[in-house]
Amino acid sequence: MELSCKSEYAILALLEMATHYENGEPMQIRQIAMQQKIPDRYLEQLLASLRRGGIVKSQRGSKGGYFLAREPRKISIFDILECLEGLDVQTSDQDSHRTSLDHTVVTEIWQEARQAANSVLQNYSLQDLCEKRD
Amino acid sequence: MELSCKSEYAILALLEMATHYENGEPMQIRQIAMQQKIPDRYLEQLLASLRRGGIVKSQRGSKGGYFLAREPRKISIFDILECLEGLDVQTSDQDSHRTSLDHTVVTEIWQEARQAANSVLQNYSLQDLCEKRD
DNA sequence: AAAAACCCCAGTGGAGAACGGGAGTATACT
DNA sequence: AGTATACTCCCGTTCTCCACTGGGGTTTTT
Repeated sequence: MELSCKSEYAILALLEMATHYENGEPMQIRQIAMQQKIPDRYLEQLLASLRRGGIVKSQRGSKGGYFLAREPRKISIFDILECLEGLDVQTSDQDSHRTSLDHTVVTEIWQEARQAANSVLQNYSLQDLCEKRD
Repeated sequence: MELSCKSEYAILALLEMATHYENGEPMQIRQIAMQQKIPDRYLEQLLASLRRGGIVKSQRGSKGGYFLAREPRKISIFDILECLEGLDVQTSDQDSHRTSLDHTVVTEIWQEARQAANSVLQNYSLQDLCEKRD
């Protein structure tokens, strides 16, 4: 139930990129890391994940960097977490054989709770967070 | 956003205890562990936490074991998680000095999402889960 | 060609998950 | 009564995963 360090860093970084989204130029890892106080080598890995997940795009070489793959309004907080926290591992074969009824019930309740949280996170875009901040 | 192994074990164990709540006799760690397929040495530690949190009580010695401290209807899933996952560490001094606006906004959204999930979990008692199972 | 950025892979340190040994305590048996 | 037995209880140890670091290599601009 904790917001992982990983996810918080990612959201902060993307928030920074959303803020400078208008001018169209890519932002460098170090630049983001310094302003948001994030270890830059670690942020590098997170941005790589976000790139593979289609949240950001990258530009290599000098004057390169990262930029959002689409408008801040079209990136929800849920999208970000889903991309980073590994796609929810669906009930594997392993689960189905040890399916005690109890286990099933607990899982269902948890899914419901998570769905409630996800609904909230789906309704907030990077744009929304920027506006809320100002 | 994952249901920790820890919490799942605890809920399953308590569910087992709720099922046998009526006869009033304590249940042994091994008994619970075997039926719910939980590593018994680990369950021992979890039950210790639940005891300190006032969810269960224990009876030492032969014919001893654990039993619920109150009726299954009066124990919510939220109670269990709150007891195990460590009380929510309040915004420490550390946070307040690095309070970038961004950080604050992210935290607020997260709290809102968590609150949504907690509301769901507060509305389910052990009793409810037992009935849902049958 | 040199510089500035991204990119990939491999390692370190600490926290949580799981294990083991033995001490403390209550019941049961003789 | 006294000893064996069956439990909880407490301490430290191992193992695995995550946050983080480091050393290169690759691509683009100047």
